[in-house]
Amino acid sequence: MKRTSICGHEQQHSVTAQRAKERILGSAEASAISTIFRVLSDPTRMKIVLGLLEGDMCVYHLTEVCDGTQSGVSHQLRILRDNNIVKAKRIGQTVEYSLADEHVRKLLEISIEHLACQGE
Amino acid sequence: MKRTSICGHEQQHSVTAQRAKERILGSAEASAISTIFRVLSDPTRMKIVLGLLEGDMCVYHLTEVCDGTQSGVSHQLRILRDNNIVKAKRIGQTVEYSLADEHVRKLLEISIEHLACQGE
DNA sequence: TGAAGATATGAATATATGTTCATATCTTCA
DNA sequence: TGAAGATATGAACATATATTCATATCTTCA
Repeated sequence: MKRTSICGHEQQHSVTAQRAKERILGSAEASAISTIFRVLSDPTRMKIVLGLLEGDMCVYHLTEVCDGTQSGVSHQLRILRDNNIVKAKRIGQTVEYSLADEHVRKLLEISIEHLACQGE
Repeated sequence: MKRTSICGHEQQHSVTAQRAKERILGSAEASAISTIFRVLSDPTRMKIVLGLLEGDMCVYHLTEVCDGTQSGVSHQLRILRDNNIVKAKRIGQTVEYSLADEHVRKLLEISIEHLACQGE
């Protein structure tokens, strides 16, 4: 596709594209960030983190909150742990989970806001 | 799984779980939020929005920024549009894309911060 | 030590989804 | 009007992934 005709903002777009390419191409940033979003892209995992937004909980209660199976929730918790979204702390027989850091909390809050503004 | 033995925070966890269940079970919130994250969970789409973070661009330049194909990028743009992550504006033959709102920008910024803090 | 509770893991399967190829639509301009 | 540029769409295929079932690990307590 050879480009001759243009959109009237060609100059501006070219500059932007150049900047964007330098930042994005060859960098691992896009991949790393999209991974964070992929981890939070499953409804079960989202229920877990929304649940933890209310406070720390052990697996049994998280299973109730998700209306899921013990195995299913445990699998998803592993993915959340491996990606630094939640932290685990063993207390006797049970394991207490919590959100890893404030960024997770903020991501959720902003997403909720974004949803609320959809109709505008 | 009948629960008899507990973790020492049983009382607290029960209260939290109750609150979380009221908020999450039967609500469409978890599903809606996870959808936002799913849309941003693909590397190609992430390159597109990171590109648009630098400024508005038309499809041709976005294709360059992603190092992708015209068709592939167009398909992903459709998904981003359908989910209110980007906006499209036709200018003559070309279509100029931009981020839909400030929430998207914030989501990306916080994710980048989260990544930067990983090692701590 | 051994039984029971609580959580984690492995394998298998069914489903969702990104990419590609071919083609269609829409716009400009001669 | 028709040709060419720019973008969008549909179908097909290959891959990724959530869920389930069975089982393993780890902890407490009698």
